[in-house]
Amino acid sequence: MTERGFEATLSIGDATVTAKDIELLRAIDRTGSLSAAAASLGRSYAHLQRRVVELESEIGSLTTRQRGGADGGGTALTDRAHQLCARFDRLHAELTGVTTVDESVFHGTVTVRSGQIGTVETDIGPIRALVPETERTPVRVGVRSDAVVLDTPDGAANENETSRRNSYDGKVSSVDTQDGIVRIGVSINGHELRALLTAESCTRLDLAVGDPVCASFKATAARAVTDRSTADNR
Amino acid sequence: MTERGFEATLSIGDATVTAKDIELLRAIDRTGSLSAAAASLGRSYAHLQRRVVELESEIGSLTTRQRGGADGGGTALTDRAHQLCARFDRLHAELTGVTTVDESVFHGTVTVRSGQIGTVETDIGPIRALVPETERTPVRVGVRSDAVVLDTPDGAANENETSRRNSYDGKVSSVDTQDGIVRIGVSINGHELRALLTAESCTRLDLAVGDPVCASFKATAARAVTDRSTADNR
DNA sequence: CACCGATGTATCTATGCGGACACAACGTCG
DNA sequence: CGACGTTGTGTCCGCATAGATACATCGGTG
Repeated sequence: MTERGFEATLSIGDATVTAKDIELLRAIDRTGSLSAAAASLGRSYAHLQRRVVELESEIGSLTTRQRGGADGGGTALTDRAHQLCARFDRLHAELTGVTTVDESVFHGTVTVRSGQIGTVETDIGPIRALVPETERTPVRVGVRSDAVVLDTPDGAANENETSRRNSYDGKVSSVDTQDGIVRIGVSINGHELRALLTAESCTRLDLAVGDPVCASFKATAARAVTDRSTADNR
Repeated sequence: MTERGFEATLSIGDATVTAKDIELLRAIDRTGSLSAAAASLGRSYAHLQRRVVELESEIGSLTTRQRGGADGGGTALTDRAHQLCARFDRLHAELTGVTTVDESVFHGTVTVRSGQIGTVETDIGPIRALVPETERTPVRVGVRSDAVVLDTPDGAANENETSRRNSYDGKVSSVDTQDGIVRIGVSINGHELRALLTAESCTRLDLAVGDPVCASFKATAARAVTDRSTADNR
């Protein structure tokens, strides 16, 4: 089976901070010295020291290093370094979300465009989606399952009162609960749209296979990519 | 300024396909031969050929290579290779979404947990969010702006009829239109939640600075990360 | 049957990354 | 003032990546 992965990076100017660098900073924070961090990571001191100097020359102070003294000295992280780690963690978490959550794909052609937003005619009907300028018809539209909202058919909000631009009526085709999270398949015009719900929401809506539901998602959560292939995917 | 980036990968078994490999396959598809692809990419033929063989030995047939013949032979991609490219494109598009879209962050502590879902007490109130087992209080909760739905205060759907678990009343604090897409800042209890809307939705809801709105998002679209830092971020 | 243009394959080399190691510098403490 | 545990620096080596080159192979075509 094919698995989606990534490597996160943070760029500051022309410097690029990778997961390795963050790991390095964390080790320094944990141990209080470069040499102990090197030992803890099983890497050479020389390399760590050089990398720290290189990073600091590119993106400014990250550590306060001190040599000599009662304890022989040591290295501590600056606030800037802590912030960097925090930012990296958030990015990593978000990207992990993307690779974890599954996605529904619909083929179609772009009919209307205004700026970055376009309307794509698909098998389940028109989808308002984010269509970058560079993408060309035919396209595939991807919808993240964690962006799909389910409502009871009659409970769907008035179109003039919400910012959700895509709404489709369908039937629940599959329910798969796991660890407080429920994956739901919604069959719309013979095609499946997948949604991710909390178990609580699922019981609250009282969803079961065969029930009618209204699935909706924001245009900004749907993304179109040019469809280069002739064959189907997955 | 610091920019978020990534490198996408697809793993099949123990093989990992990178952007470079996809570029390679695309060049083969475009030119019809390994040697022409190598020239087109400005890389050595030997390396390309080796990489193709390596990839195929790990993940199965990707090309039909033929030598001899009127044209001397050539190389074409199999459907499997096309599918691989398509999958990669989708992943790339989604990840790009993450790094492009901005995110609101709230600090808080986890109070209730059931499976992967937890309740985080924050400055804007309780947030139901995805809290991986490994994450510990205190946490920071990140909410992608493209997952935030805005409604008119009175138009918000009945809580029993929707799968959105987080809903907050606030006031529009900023509106920034660009290229058919509107970034909106919503002030909730003195803290800002950012939302991404289509220009159309924005005019439909008739949003302007100072207007009251109801902002909501799904629990599965909010992610918590342990808050290691003492300092604030960004 | 030689030619051509492509694919296979082997070998050599340049480059960069990172570990290993040696040694200097530093500042407090006994 | 010497010991100690750090940081700072330079040099060497092993390894992996990838270009350069050379040569064999294949199969139509003139």
